[in-house]
Amino acid sequence: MAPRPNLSDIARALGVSSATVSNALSGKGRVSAQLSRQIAEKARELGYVPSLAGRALSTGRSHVLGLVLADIGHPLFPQFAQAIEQAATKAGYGVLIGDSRGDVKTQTAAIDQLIERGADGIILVPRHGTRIAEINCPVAVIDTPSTPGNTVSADHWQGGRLIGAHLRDLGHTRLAVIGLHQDSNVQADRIGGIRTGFGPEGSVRTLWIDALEAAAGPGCELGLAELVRHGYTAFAAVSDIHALRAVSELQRSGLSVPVHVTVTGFDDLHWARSISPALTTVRMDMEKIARLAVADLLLQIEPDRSAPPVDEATRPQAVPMELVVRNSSASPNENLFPSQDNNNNPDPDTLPSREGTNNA
Amino acid sequence: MAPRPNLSDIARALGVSSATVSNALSGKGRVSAQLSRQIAEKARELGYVPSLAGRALSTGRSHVLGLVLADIGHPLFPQFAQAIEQAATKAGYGVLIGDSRGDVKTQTAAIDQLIERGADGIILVPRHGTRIAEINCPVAVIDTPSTPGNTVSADHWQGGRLIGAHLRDLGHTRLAVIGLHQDSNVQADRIGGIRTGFGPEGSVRTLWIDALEAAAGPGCELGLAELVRHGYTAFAAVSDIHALRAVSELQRSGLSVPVHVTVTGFDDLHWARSISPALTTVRMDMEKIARLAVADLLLQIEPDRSAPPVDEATRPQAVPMELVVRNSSASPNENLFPSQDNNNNPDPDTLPSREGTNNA
DNA sequence: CTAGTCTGATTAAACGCTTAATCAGATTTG
DNA sequence: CAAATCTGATTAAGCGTTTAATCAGACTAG
Repeated sequence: MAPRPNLSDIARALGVSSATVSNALSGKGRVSAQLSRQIAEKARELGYVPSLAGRALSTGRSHVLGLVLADIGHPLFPQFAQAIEQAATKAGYGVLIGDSRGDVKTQTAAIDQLIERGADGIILVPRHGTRIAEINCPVAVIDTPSTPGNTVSADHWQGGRLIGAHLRDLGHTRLAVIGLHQDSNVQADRIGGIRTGFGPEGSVRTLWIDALEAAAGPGCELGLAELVRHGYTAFAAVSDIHALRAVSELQRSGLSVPVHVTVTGFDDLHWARSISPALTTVRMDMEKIARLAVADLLLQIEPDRSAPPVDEATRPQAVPMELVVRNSSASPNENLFPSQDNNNNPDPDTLPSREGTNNA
Repeated sequence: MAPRPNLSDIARALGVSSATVSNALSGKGRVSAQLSRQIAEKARELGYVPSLAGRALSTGRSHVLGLVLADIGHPLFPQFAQAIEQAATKAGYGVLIGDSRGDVKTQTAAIDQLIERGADGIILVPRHGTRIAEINCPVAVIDTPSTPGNTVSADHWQGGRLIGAHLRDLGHTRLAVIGLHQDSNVQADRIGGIRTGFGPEGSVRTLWIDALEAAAGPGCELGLAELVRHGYTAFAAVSDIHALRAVSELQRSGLSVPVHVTVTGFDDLHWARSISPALTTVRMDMEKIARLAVADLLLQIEPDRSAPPVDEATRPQAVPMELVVRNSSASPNENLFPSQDNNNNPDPDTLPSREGTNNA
């Protein structure tokens, strides 16, 4: 394969200096319109592609962003990666991935690695309870609004409120919230929101899977049927994963969702619409979050970027979540929506509100 | 923030030439052990980190690999990304992601983009039916062994055989395979394997979701209950996603899995163990695939890499898949394994074979 | 007509690293 | 003891780009 042509190749071919070529292509210096056109044409003809390495060395900017996730294995990661990649590409940046495998030390190592690789900035989705290390490079943190140092994120609290209000409006009065562990800002916000949205009249208790599993082993029963016997009619999980687990356990106990008991999730994972019953959940606006995170980073990296895509004043740190009502939630003790009305409506998501029809 | 020290900073501090420092740190030229130690120490003291940009410009290698996936949104992506990232990191390479959003043109664009960004090689997980574009840079293709140009991949055919044999051993004689569309090499291999493993005695038919949806709209019923009435006792989906859909549809029809009918999936997606019934499926060895893919790439990039991690002769193009028997499969017309034995055994995956107990 | 301004280009240095070529001095060899 | 070899370092060029400084010529202004 022929070595890629460089600036001087173009320059030589046209009998000009390479600086002129550089100026012409970047539109920076003073080059006559005529010559500029010739250069552009020659560049295309030779199949010129600028060397990012050369440019990086010269400018000190690599035009690469690092993406560090607490756990790449997280089922939400694809959405994240896709959204970030898209936003970054649009801004002319590449995305380098780093994986912290859930470990705090590894996370720092991953960040350092990305910096060494020349990342101009880092987008960090930290592990629960992780303090953001002091990094001497632009960082955008996507965690939850209540985390100090958070740059932008979904409004988990408001998402929780959505769920809580939805359940209250359906007529539930006793609610059990299912969380994984206590030291997660995201989960704390979600649960706080759920309680708030559910209102002071309702009775709410929280189950921590971690604690239960510590006692009874991983994958153990959560004792949900027992709670149902005690009058709990609704289970709000802080993640679709746990909601799925709850649904399975309840169904094994002979309880029907949503006829006997309501279950809701969080995140609208890929399969949430496919399971039976389709999961009522709450979704974040990944695209917007990614766009804002990247925009914030770019603002830090190149403060003189012509038109700041987002006005700093109006920029919301917390991106609202959206309630997605499906078939796993219904009013208690009513035989509405048995499982067969599932999946037949063309796109249930476009009608996010179903409470009215329930209470009518 | 202080500008990062470079080679000459170290050199100046020690009164030697920067070339010596370079040699000492890379262990290449001739440097006395004593000076070498001094340099290493000084480097640590100053917090020296080599500039990848400078090195890249000088050597022509960026030490970055590009990872292009047909669709980043695919639920298997996290596993891929994690495995590749790990293998690459171990070899001293970074991973730049590209997303082709399922589109062939976008895929080519994404590859070009990565090359321009200086990727030394590309790991490509192509979209079904995509012909691998002629790329003038090292590529490792992860698709399926029957694809020409495939570098390494799971042995989808063999995985299919495992499923087919499993179902036959359970005693099923009428099997419906559920695929998405015909022009996917991976699916074709999996289905071929299933048929082979199921044996010539059994009767097999294939359902194409794409075709059904083209007629009846997306998300439509697949008519599985009808097939059950015609004597089909087992459904083998080419992906856990479709298996999940099948399970839901069957359950809505009042059929119990696995009591009335058996369903199997493919890929062992994250949630496959959590749903009810836990899905019998087949899993690929991502780590090994990633390792082999990266190793192959490195061999292309730097042919003189000291000890080739994998012997070319013994290197298997097709990495065996592993059958994971869970609770969605059972012998037909036997009331074995009703749904409550789910999830109570600590780790059912460690006992991949359950046929014996069934037939006893 | 000369000094000043503008335009369109060139020169040259710099970014941080690698590496082939060179070199001085010490050591070995015939 | 002179010649060849070996050792441990230096010099200098080069990778491809950007950019400040410079410069020649054409034009404007006083």
